Amino acid sequence: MGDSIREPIQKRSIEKKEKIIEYGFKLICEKGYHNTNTAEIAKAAGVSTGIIYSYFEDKHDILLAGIQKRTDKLFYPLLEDLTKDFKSKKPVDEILHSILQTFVSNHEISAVSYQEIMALTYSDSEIAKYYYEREIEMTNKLFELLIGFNFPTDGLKEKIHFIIGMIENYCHEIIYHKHNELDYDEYEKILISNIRFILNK
Amino acid sequence: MGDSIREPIQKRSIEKKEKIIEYGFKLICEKGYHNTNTAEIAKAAGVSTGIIYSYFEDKHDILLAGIQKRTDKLFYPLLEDLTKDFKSKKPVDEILHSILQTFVSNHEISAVSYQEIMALTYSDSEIAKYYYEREIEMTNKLFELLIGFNFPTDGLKEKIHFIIGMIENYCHEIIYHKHNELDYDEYEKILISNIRFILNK
Amino acid sequence: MGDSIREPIQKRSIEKKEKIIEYGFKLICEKGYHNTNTAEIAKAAGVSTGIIYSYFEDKHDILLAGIQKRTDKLFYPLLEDLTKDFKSKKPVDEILHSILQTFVSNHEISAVSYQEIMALTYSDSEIAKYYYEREIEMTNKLFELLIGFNFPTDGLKEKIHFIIGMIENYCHEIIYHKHNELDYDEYEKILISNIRFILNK
Amino acid sequence: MGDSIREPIQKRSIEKKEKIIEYGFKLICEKGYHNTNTAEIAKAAGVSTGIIYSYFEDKHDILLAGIQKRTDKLFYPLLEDLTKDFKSKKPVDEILHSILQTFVSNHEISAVSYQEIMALTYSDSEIAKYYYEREIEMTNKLFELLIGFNFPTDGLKEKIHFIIGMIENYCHEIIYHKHNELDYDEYEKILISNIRFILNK
DNA sequence: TATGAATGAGTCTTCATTCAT
DNA sequence: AATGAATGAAGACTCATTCAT
Repeated sequence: MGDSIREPIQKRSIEKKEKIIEYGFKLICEKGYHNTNTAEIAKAAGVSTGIIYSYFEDKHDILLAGIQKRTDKLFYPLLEDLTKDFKSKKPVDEILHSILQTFVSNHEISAVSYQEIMALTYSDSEIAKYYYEREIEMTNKLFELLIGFNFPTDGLKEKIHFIIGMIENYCHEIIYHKHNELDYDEYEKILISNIRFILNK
Repeated sequence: MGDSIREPIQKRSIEKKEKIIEYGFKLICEKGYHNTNTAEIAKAAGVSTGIIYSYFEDKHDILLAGIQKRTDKLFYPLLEDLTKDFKSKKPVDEILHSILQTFVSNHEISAVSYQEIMALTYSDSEIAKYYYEREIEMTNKLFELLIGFNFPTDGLKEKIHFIIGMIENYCHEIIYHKHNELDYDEYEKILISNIRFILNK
Repeated sequence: MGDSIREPIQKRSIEKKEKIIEYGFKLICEKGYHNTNTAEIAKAAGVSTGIIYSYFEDKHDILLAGIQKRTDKLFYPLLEDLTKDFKSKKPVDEILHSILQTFVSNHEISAVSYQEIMALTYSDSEIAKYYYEREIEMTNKLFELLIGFNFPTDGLKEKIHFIIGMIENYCHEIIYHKHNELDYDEYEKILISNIRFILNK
Repeated sequence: MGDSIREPIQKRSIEKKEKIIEYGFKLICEKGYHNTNTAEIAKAAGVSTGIIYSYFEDKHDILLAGIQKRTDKLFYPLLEDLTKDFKSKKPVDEILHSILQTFVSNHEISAVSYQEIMALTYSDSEIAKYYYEREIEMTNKLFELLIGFNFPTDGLKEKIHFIIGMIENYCHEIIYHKHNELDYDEYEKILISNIRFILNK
């Protein structure tokens, strides 16, 4: 109570906080939030359990930091790649294909943990807002990029949002719910032709 | 060990089991699985904690029963409605519109709990199998119905699966992540024209 | 509270009570008192759990009844056999040998449960008294029988008691703690020659 | 799972673990294992319930530690005393008498709990093995000591084992089942003369 | 008499968080 | 700043016993 959370200033302390986020989030992703206890996190991060509460409000806080860190690591490079790709007039199909690749290959969260983590995330207004903002940011960036092309602009924001949804859906399908009886190359084709359809309408 | 789970036979007992599922699942949906304890469930259902373990293996089992019950309640009527609508040559747009309505108006699970419940669900092989089977069932039913129309049949299973994904996505968007700055009538139009596009391709 | 324990009068009721004792005690002997619950006992005896409390004060009471029943079944025939054997001038070695046989072959209580049952038995003053009385009875009977022979009579009661202890010890050794490295024929010989030594001293 | 049992290193922690064993075992001996709960043990030891599970696997583990500690405390000094007494050619009668004294005066376990504890002990393979090994150790030590004297050596292991059994029997008689009508000085004399008889045979 | 569904107190155990060192 | 031992509230589950039918 008397002691509030301190933002580490010294280099060693910063590293320590980073380690907690890194290894803590890793464990949570692998085993699930409720199946990972603070003792394990501390051990994995090579620190004491006590010190965690110097850098984080509580256990939930570690998850939040992990989510943000990971999202930032994926999100901003993606935005930049997109911008570059669009500027260089790379074919839309290729752009899409590489986006899908990036997404799919970066999902280190275990299938089981994924939903649980999302749950805990959504229950936190701060992080919900954070996600909301990233989504707007992405939508706006794509809006701006697509304006440059000759696509019809009516309902463009909605179109973009819809497309993002389809992409996310595709990725989750691939990563978490793969049906053995389905042909996923065919699936990707449907996705891409759909995106083109929407944009050209 | 000595006591195994009993299937209630008498009317009053069946009602009791139903009450546990109903109120237990309700509580879990509102507050989350991990934030609802067995004492609360018992109290809400108007029974003692002990009796819960006569009808359910454990706490998890209550959630499972709730999910199954609710899904069956939504799923099978939906299948029937679809069949009827298709048979009566109702316009596809109208069919789709009413499906969306049904879905959206039946999501009583709180946004926060939804993900957590899905998490617990996916971690349970029995219920994962249950969902998987419902999905196949739905895909097959739609396949059969659509065959009757003059749609191209190549990759039809994949198309149907993709469409189901889009519909689910739409519903979750409406229910859990509504963005105030978007026009959801427009959004629905995109969805429907997309579905038509896929089917006709 | 209002209802007290009733002594069954009708034939069917008596049989029911007997069944509870028989199968309840059997289960307890096999699995241990704390690992056997009343539901199991009722099921094994083919009665309802409720009826148990018409015939027995509580669970403990079933064990007590079982112990008494079993002891009586072993004890009184043994006394009679002894009397007959002594009267017919059967050699002491033979008498002893057959006693040992009888004891050992009648221990249906599992090794693990034995101690636990004894524990619960000793904690009950009624049954402790019961055992105490049986022991006195046995001692007196043997006293009376041995007087007929030409054994020295000083300290005879103590001698008899000591001998009984040795016999019990032997039996428990054989039944519960058999050491593979020991020769138990040799062991029995020691016992018998010891008994003769004591009696002749 | 994450937290494993830790062996205390610091002096204060060791003391704490010792206190749990001491007071926990004491309580269990007085009230019985099943009638003593972890909260009571913690309270008696002056610690929190949680810390118990840092030092012990579970409640059973406390009992085990208590038994081992107590046995070691009695067993090894006894072995040493025996050796010393034999070496100093102390008369056998005196040796025996002092052994009996030691045994009897060290039984702090309540009569009621004794059997229950033994029951739990026998059901645990680890501790059963422990007891078995102590018994072998004692038999071997006595074998070795008695070889030095001029006793016949045939069946010596069996003889020793038999004698140990008689001594234990005597002690339990004195401690747990004392019969008021018997003369226990006489009883001890029988025991001692019996031992001499066996050894000289 | 008999049933067996229902009760609810009691128990072990876990773990986020605190605090003495 | 750091440690990790200690705390103790909370929770799932069991089972002897009761009671409505």
